[in-house]
Amino acid sequence: MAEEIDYESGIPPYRQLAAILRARIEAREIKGRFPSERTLSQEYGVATGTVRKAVAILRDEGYITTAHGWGSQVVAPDQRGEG
Amino acid sequence: MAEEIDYESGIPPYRQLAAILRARIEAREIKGRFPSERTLSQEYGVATGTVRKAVAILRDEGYITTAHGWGSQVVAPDQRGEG
DNA sequence: AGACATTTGTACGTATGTATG
DNA sequence: GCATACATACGTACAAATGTC
Repeated sequence: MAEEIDYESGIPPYRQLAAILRARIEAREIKGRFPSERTLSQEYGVATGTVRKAVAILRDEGYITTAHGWGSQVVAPDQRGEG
Repeated sequence: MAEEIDYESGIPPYRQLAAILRARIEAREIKGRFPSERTLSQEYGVATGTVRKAVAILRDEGYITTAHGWGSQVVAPDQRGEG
């Protein structure tokens, strides 16, 4: 059961989504290839713009790398500092 | 003469396109290999993203199957419930 | 084995309209 | 008015799979 966005919390959905995905990466629940923007949009019921913002945060934090025309790849824990 | 997208109707173009294509399939006007996204995009004057959404609906409904690098195939009527 | 065209998959950037806070 | 988010749409670029030559 995946966590969901809480619209009552006051925290912007894109930040919540980033936090959820970050947790899933650190829990090794997501590894290797990262879900596509479309998939995440449908799974969490948010717009693509929101997903892109969340993904941008994780990319900025070094959790994933993104390649145009391919998608995103989860960076191995030992490649980013042994989370 | 193919139906066209009505931008005044209030119904999203991708849903209209899905409905048009669904009708063409059920009328046996389209069978075998399904037109490519590019073809449909040009034929109906919509963007590829719009076509992809419409095609995704038909795939979800079981009207067609899609293969990467090949295209889509119309599912035979007797394979989906004798429409 | 290699080159090429076709087609889908994914992402990027941008834009419009609506709704909410 | 402004910021945020949703929903939709446009066009473009690159990646990957398939089929053909």
